[in-house]
Amino acid sequence: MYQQLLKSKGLKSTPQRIKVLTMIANAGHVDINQLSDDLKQSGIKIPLATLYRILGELSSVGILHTVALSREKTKYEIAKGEHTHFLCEQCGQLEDLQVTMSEIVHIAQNACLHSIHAVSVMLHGVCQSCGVNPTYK
Amino acid sequence: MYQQLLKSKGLKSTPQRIKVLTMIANAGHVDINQLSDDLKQSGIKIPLATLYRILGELSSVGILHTVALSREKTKYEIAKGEHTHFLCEQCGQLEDLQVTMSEIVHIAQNACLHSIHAVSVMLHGVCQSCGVNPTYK
DNA sequence: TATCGATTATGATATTGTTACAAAAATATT
DNA sequence: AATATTTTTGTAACAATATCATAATCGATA
Repeated sequence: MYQQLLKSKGLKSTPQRIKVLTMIANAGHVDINQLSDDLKQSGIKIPLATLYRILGELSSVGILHTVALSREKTKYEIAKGEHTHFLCEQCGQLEDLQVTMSEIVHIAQNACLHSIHAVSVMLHGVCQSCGVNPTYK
Repeated sequence: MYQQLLKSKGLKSTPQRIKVLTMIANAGHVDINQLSDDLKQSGIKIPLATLYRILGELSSVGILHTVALSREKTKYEIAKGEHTHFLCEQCGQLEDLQVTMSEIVHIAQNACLHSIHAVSVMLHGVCQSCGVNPTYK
């Protein structure tokens, strides 16, 4: 449960935090507005100011992971093992792909003398469902 | 010159656009505020509203490339060949690395059925100068 | 399980970031 | 040089995020 996780990071377990985590886990990737809407839909009203703080806290202790995007608002996901993201240029959906990146790090490590701690890979393209059934805008 | 480039994208060549492009080319990577400051420093005052529009336009026609970051504001660079970015966790500096990514695409293409158009890779770590001369905050 | 200090949530407000719009200016074409 | 079109500008609207005092909640302790 999330209570353990929060505690292990020195954060108290509050219903708001738990609900936020559960919501994000369900949704996969959400921005703060979708999250707020989802919560409302479930009859839970957490003020935006609180959401901002919660998301900030959970991110800074590493429970959440943020995905910064150019067009859309940054999305939040439960921090899990390293993986790459696929962003569909048409429908905007963000999807996880299980691609190992150790090779990338290895290659990159040969191209510089900095010490590399993490990689994030974002793929852009058209997802299968948009390709088959294009959303002509 | 940038005039040609702008024209080829159907955009008129204006002093503001040229100056913005020149500034970004000098700086490598800048966010809108640094850019605005740099311009002021050079005695050029372009209102923020105009900068926002210019950056948007130049990005959407592909002359500029945006790098969305979690903590800092998104940075702009002159669009060049595909390369990866290294972000230093200590000093926040963004650096280009010449690492080919065709292999990554290839690997990823096996992990999904979506059609992939582009990749962006962001490496996180501690740059050499911070490693040698750490900025203990 | 009742108490209490410390943490967190809330709501209102302030601050900051971004966009929209009408008018003036500049551009490139003839 | 004249003109239609695009662009810039400044202001004002709008949206996103942060701050703050207060109230509520948590969880450790007795």
